[in-house]
Amino acid sequence: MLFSHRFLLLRAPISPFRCAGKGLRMANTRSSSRPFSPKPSIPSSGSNGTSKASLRCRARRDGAKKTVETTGVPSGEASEPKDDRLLDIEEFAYKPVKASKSSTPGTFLDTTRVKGFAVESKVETPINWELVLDGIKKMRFSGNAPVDTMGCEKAGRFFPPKERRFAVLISSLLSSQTKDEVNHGAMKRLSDNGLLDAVSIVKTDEATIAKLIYPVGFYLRKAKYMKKVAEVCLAEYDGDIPDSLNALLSLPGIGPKMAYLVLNVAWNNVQGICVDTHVHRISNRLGWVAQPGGVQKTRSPEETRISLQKWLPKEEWDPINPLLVGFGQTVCTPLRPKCSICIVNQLCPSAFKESQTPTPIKKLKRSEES
DNA sequence: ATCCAGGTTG
DNA sequence: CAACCTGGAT
Repeated sequence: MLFSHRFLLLRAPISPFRCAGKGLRMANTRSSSRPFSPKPSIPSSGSNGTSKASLRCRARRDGAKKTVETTGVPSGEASEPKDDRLLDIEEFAYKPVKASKSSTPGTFLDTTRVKGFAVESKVETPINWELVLDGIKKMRFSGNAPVDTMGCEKAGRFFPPKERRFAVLISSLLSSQTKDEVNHGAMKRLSDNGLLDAVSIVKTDEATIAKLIYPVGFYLRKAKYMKKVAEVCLAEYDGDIPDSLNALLSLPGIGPKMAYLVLNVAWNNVQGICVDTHVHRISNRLGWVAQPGGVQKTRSPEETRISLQKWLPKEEWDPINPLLVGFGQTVCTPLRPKCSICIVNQLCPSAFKESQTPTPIKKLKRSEES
C-alpha cells in the first residue's frame, strides 16, 4: 500500500521510515475542510446505458492461478528501468487526459481465449471516461488521500537501486489487508534492524521477523513468505528481485496485484494494470468493466484487470492505480460512498445507489414524543 | 455484530 | 471458498 505507489508527498529527511505514524493522519479523519468544491460542474450527458446489473451468472474462474492472462498487452516493451529518480510533489499533479484515437467511445471486437477457445466479444469503451478521469484527477489533486501523504513509500527511497527494489517487494508483501500506518511501522522496524535485504532476512529466524512486522495482517504467514522470498531472491537473483511478471508471481505471497505493482514501481515496467480492491470496486461502480459475455460486473480483480486493459489506453495503466486508490480512500469509499461531494456523480451510473449515511437516524414514535 | 484495511493461497 | 491476523469504525 503505502510503500507501493509511486507518488510521494513527504520528503523524509534521512531514514525512509522516519515519519512513522506520528504527525500523519488519514485524510478522511480530518474533517476540517472539504478537499474540493461540492458543486457538480459537469453536464449530465446520458449515463452510459447501464442496465441494472442482472445478477447471477456465476462464471467460474478457471483454476490456473499463477498464470496471468496477458491478452491485449503489447508485449514489446521489456523496458529497462528508465531512471531511478523519484517523482517529486510537483509531478504529482495529474495532467488532463489527452484525447487519443483509442479514446474515442465506441465498440470494437475483442478476441479472448476462454479455456482454449477464441471467443469474440464486443467491448465498449465507456462513454465519457475521459471526463470522469479528469474529474477524479481534480478531486485527487485538491484532496489528500492516505495513499499520498502517508507515502514514505518507495520503500528504501534512499537506498541504492537493488536494495530499494528489494524493499519495495517486501513492503508490497506486507501491505495487503494492512493499514498504511501499520505497514509503515513494520517497515521501519525492519529497517531499524537492518532487515531489508535478502541476506539478513535469510539469517533471521521466522519468529523474530514475525515479531517485528506484527501487527500487519496475517503476520505469521507473511513472516514465512518473507523468509522464502528472501531465500529465492538470494539463490536465484543474487539478492535482487525478479524482473519478470511470472517470476514475481512464482514468489510466495505475491499475487497479480502485487506483481504488477512491483513491476511498475521497482522496474518501471508497465505490463498490466495493478488492480486492487479500490480499482476493482470503482471500475464497477463506473460501469467501466464487465464480464466477457455481458453487462454484469466483474467478480474478481483479475477480471477487472483484463476488462479494463481492453479499452484503457496504456498511458493510463500506471497512473490509474494511485488515482483510484486515493479516490477510493476519500470519496468513493467502499461503505457509504460520498456521492454528494463527488464532481462526477452526474456521470456515474452508481451514484447515490448505495446508502449515504450510517443508518437512518432513529425516528421517534408518536407515543415517545414529548 | 459486521465490514474494511491497496490480497494470496491450498 | 475458507483461512489467514488484528484493531478500528459504523
